Amino acid sequence: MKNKCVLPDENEMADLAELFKVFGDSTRIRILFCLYDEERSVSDIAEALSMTTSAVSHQLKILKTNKLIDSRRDGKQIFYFLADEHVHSILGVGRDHIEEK
Amino acid sequence: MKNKCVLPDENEMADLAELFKVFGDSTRIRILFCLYDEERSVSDIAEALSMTTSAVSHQLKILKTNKLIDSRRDGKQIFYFLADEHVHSILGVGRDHIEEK
DNA sequence: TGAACATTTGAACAATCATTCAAATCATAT
DNA sequence: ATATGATTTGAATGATTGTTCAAATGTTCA
Repeated sequence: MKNKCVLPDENEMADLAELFKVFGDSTRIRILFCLYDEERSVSDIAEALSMTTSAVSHQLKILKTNKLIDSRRDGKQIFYFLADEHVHSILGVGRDHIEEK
Repeated sequence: MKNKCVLPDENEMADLAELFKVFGDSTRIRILFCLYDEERSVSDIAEALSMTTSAVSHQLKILKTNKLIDSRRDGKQIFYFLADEHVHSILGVGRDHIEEK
């Protein structure tokens, strides 16, 4: 009978999908957890994750573009860190879902 | 100096990425919001989202495989609904992040 | 200025994925 | 059994995307 969903704004849903898409890659998830407690330079991340700095840099750019991380320069190095508490929250609620199955 | 990240288990991070990957598509997000308050049949969803039942069915399968939704049969129709509160939570925390920017 | 280190960039390749289309199930009722 | 409606399935196509590689940019120090 009733076949009309009360949906949020289409743009909001599109933005939401884009946000989760950023979290939907294991490399980016590993980078985020690498930055969970403290800031790190690109080469530090690359070494910790056994990846090239190039590959890490590409993903860092995506994370920064989407406001999940921010950065500061210190000499030759650039340190990255999680942007805000929302990132911790999203990672946390995701873990909850996985562990309870 | 210290270049070792304290990372969660690799499998857990991979699962987490897979979970967010499911949320990382606008069609699946729209379906989830369509099921936010009440269960719906495949053709209902298709009509509400202006999609073919085939395309919807393909995405419903992905959502169900990943335990985000569940279903029950009633005659010829199959009704789908959100699996548990975690889905609501994940959608909610995602919206919070978007709105505050 | 020039060398050395850290990071970024762009193009190319391979892999992944959502939609379409046609055909196949599944359930109900005649 | 057969017809109809509801849903699923599989292959094919087009688009998106993560990594690699080489080259470029940025920063510091001698």
